[in-house]
Amino acid sequence: VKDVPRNTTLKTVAEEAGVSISVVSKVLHGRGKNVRVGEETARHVRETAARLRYVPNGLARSLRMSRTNTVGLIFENFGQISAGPLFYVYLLDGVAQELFSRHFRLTILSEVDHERPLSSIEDGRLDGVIWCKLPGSEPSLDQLKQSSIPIVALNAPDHRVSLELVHVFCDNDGGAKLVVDHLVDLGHRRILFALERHEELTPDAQARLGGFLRAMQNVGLEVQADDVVVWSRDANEFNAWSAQTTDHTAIFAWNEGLGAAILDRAREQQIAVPSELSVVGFDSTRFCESTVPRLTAANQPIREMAAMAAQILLDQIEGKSPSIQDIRFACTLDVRDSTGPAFNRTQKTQR
Amino acid sequence: VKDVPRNTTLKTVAEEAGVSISVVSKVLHGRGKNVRVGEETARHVRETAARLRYVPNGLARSLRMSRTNTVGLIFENFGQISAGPLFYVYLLDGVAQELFSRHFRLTILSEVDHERPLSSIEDGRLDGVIWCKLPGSEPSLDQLKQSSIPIVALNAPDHRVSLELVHVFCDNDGGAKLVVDHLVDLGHRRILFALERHEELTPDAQARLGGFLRAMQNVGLEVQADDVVVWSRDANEFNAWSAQTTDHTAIFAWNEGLGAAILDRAREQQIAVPSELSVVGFDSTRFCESTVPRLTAANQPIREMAAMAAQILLDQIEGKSPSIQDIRFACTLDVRDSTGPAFNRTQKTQR
DNA sequence: GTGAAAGCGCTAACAC
DNA sequence: GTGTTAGCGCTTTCAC
Repeated sequence: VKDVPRNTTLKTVAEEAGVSISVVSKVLHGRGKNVRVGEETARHVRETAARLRYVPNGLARSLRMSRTNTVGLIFENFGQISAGPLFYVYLLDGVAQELFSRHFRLTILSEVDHERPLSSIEDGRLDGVIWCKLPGSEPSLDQLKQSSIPIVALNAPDHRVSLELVHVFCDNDGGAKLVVDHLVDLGHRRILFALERHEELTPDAQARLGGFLRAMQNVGLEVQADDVVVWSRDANEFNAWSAQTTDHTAIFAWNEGLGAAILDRAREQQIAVPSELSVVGFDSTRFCESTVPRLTAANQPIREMAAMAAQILLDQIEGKSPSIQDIRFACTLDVRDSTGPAFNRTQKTQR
Repeated sequence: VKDVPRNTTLKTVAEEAGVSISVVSKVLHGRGKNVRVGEETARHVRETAARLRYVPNGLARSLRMSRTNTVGLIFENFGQISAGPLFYVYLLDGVAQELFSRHFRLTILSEVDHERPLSSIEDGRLDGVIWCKLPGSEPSLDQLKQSSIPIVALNAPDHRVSLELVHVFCDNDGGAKLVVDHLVDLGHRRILFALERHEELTPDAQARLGGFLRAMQNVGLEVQADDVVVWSRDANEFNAWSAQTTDHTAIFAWNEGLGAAILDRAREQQIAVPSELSVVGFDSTRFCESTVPRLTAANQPIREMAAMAAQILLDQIEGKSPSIQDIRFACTLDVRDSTGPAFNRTQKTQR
């Protein structure tokens, strides 16, 4: 007993115009060569449709055509996007830019069933998916390869999985090398690499750690066990760490957020950056301009990377896939105010 | 002749399990009391479904149930989100937070046909819509009131439309008053109000201008014609403006983005803020912490507002609408480093 | 308990 | 040129 005035459908228009449903369909959305419809009829149909404020039902159409013109962005913990660093905002922007310019809609998925990832993806509502931070340790990754819609991963490829899934990522190795070389040039010899709890196993974090290790080796510096730590997001562990005697003169944080947190903690402890301690981050969005002091960081062109991921995905969806496999973007180094000459150890112990 | 291995559907599962489609449907998604299915059968069906990796088709289901569990966020010019102030990021965050916690999906619409707004909205793919910056001057606003799905506007209500559409907004008037009173307390008497080109007619901009005028009147200060300007996003007009002799000692920018741009231009012109000129903005996200100097601004709790808008919308969608009409949030003032005592005019002319 | 069948709104192949 | 029809995959009433 619902007297909700049913939306006007093709049928309504057809009846009102005194023609068949299929004619209306052809007139309104007809493509191809079999749209032979009388000039007169067509006008009349269009008129009635407009008068009735006819809006085609996208669900029905998509169901029929198996095409939704919607791309999903898998973005777990999206709810935090405004809190920390700007990295994910840039990423979102890049994806959106490309999608919208090609008239696709963007749906954000903030949760996936990691046991059965396809259940969130293959339900027909998406034409393709961009996955940020695709976990490399996923036990269910094989399933993804069998997805019926294309998937593009926007993070470093994990050697455990990699192939068969397109990855767009940055040269973490190169970026880490830029950082290490920069610090070494400044006279630093003992550098702490800081990972972030809950993120320490993500492919990019691991890749940066690997890059750090290789870069250190490359310049002939030995890395010891206590040169790598896993701290919480707000770097609370910094206090205890800085209290103990250590000859580290610089910290390389895995991303800009952690780098900024370290700057905050250092300030609280009245440790001057960069004169007493140098700090470097990774990503280098505008966020690094707002820290005190401004954070030196390796830059990955995430906006362009995200746009590229979207572009590859759309091309695949539209069938004109140039069979791109993986794409690696180069990193650069943005030197700001948080790095300086290595602090002389003798002075430091005086503190 | 497509040998694409059709997704497994209810039918597939039914055949494989040797039961009817409707039984499978009931077992897998059955709600209500008429789900009487044999214990044994149920287990068997569930088993086969799992084995076949069955994923229900969301489109078909939505089409049938007229329910998509997806909310649209109308957000024109989304592509710029990472560029300017953080206001829109906070907004997005607030909406997302509420939506995701209630297991709704978020679809971003970056373009609407302003002639026929409903065509983007009523196509069945959305259960409801949050509209940021709903233009009050929209000629087609009447149409919106006839929408078959609920709409919540996330901006100041325009007197030309207002009612019949739920609005969530901040007390622009009160915010403007806080700003003016703050400046007047500091001794400022002549204040410039700066609008932004292309945004000057948005309801919030107008409301702030109105608030500014009233607040000035309230403290007995006269506002002259050249006290209100419309500048471009990067405030290029500042240079010409500051070159001419004026006795303005403070600028009230309509939002944080323009406020920041003004700070940049002032710095270029070597005009010291706040000693020679005070600048205030509006919105007051973390963005204001990153300007030089840090920007004093009226704060609107946009994240909470956005979450509230989403909450109201979802309640409406789920039919438990407590018939809320409009909601106005209070503003506060975040005094930072861009405001100071009024600059003495005599000194200024010496510059 | 289980199954047949109608129908959500649309498209496209095929008759006429 | 126009109309009929068969689905797309699902839910739900109603027989049995």
